[in-house]
Amino acid sequence: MVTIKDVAKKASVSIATVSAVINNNKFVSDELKERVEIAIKELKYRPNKVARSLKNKKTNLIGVIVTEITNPFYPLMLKGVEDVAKKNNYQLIVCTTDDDPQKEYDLVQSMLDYGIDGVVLATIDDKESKSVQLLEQEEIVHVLINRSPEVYSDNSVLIDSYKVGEIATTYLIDLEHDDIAFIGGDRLNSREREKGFKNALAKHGVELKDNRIIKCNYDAEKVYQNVLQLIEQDDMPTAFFAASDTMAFATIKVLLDKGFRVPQDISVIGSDNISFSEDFLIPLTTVDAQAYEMGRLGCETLISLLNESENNSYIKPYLLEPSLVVRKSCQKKMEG
Amino acid sequence: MVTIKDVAKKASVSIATVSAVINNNKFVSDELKERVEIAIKELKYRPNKVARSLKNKKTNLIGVIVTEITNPFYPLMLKGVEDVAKKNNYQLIVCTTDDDPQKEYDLVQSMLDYGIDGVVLATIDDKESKSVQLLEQEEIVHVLINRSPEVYSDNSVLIDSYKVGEIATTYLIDLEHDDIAFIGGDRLNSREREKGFKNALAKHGVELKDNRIIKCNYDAEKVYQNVLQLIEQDDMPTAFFAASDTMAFATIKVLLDKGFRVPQDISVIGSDNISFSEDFLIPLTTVDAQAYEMGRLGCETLISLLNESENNSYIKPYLLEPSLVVRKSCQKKMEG
DNA sequence: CCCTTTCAACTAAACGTTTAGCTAAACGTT
DNA sequence: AACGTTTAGCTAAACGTTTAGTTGAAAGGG
Repeated sequence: MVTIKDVAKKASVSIATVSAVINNNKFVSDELKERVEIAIKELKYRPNKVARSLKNKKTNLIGVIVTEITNPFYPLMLKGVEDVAKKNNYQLIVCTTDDDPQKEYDLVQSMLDYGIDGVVLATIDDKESKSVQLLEQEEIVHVLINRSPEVYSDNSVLIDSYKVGEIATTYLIDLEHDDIAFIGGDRLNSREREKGFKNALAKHGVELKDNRIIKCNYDAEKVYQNVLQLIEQDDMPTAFFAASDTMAFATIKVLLDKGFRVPQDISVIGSDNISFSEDFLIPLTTVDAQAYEMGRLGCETLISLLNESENNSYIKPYLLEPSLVVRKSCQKKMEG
Repeated sequence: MVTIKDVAKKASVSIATVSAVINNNKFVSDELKERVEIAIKELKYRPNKVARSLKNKKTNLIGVIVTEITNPFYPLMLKGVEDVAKKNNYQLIVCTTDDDPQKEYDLVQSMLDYGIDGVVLATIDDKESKSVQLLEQEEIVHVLINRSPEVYSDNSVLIDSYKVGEIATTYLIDLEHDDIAFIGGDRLNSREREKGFKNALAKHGVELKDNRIIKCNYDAEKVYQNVLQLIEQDDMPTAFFAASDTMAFATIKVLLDKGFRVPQDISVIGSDNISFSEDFLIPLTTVDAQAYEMGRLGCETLISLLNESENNSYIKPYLLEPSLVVRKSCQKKMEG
């Protein structure tokens, strides 16, 4: 390995001078500067980031923690994070939690050990997230995207899930549906979508039948079972609103399996707009949750926080606007 | 930040003793060991990996370079890599190249700067890859997965793409198709699939018509245009074999758009078996290219290479077996 | 011509570890 | 009792940087 020492020797200058040239942060005469630059080239010297990190307490590493990587929603978000990280000369340490708070906590710990400069957390939304507490107490710059603990609001980039619920539900109501079921989970994003759903129903005077709130926690198998149960009881709503596209997929699959036509017999609207909903068996009507944009903005605010350093700064939470994406899984309610 | 010094002071021992306790690599009397452990707990000390890396020249960081992250093939591979990395206490630095050799080279350089211990490269297959050369010359342990430069064979985990071509084509021939088109690109994986395709045709005495090799380089738009051209010339094969699922998707979409039925009028088989092919508009029949397994095995061999350290060792290339996945995009050729 | 100021370039300490090599206590042998 | 051997635990150097503080030559002022 060629070190700064070798360069210094070759250029017949001191280590400090080489450092000054590399970092361009002190005046160095043209003559020496040139000698140093030549030496660097000839030796193919590249500064050792590990040593530099040790001295500077800055690794230029950003930790990114996502729930899953096989659900296309997250890769899209990751892409957003990566694009801005790359532009700012950060590298990403990426890992997944499978939505397990303990794993998440351990990962945050591990990242701290690696000396990451900041972290983009796209995962848990527990009432009081241990991970977030840890980050706070260790004073590690962080921004939460997609989800956040209920109490937490600073430095986060979220989708306005309440509005997602409203938009989807209102769309269904506009299509004259009057018996709509909600398929969701426990997480904040889902709870908010549920609130938006209920509110839109109330606002338009649409009744919410008894067993129309179905909690499946993003588990496709559960969705399948729950909808199947409805089918077997012969108690079907005319439309479903799912709090995620993957749950909408699962819903459509049971319906199709059991001989219903989507959207002719039953409409289904999702939310998220993952890349694949466009090409799903039935192209999915859904509400776009801006995964890429959350990643992009999330990383951007992280980096601006990182740059202000001591400013101890607060950036107001972003709440992104969802938007309706009409495709083919919904249609006007049939007569009778 | 609490350092090893603080622990040493608190436990009234030397730094060296604390280090010995942490690393458990020297005998320390039970008494001192306990004192040290208590101090560590009370101070919540965690060793600084950056410092450790500097001394040890080992970061416990693995670089992973993939082409894209929004194509579900790669996340699946990543998942394989991550699962074994996690188990072995490595963290992953992940980035994407968009299939640009220059970007890839720069990324490899960057990762070297970060001191990664090894890299899993899942990307380019140039005749002579600068990136691979760089890794070789810097003596960084690396394994190539999914693709490799033509000349390169060591330490790689590849899918047997020739066989992919054979399997897909033979399946189509078994369905009595006698005019089959191939949709592919320039990359080795595609070239091998093409060879397998041609060989299977020859072996079964099926004629290959003139304009039946369509090069689209994984670009959905190009696929669309090329197939469209065929349609407009009214010169249609009875089946398509695409060298990737995404190209198969694009093919199916034009066909559907132009009023063909898949598979009733025309059969399409893909290759890769990305997660979504199962739920595509027409559930895609395809040949599984074992993305997860390549990632898993790739990382596993990387880590075993890392552990042997000085052994300068060579691990024979893995060539994974592809397997046919029958779904709904192919059927027996219609009479006439 | 001497004294002060300026500043390019240098020396050395520091970042938080690991580890080679040393010290001295404890023990066994004769 | 004297000596050698063993070894628990220590000291200090090293990893490759950055940077505070120092040096000394040149420039400027009186």
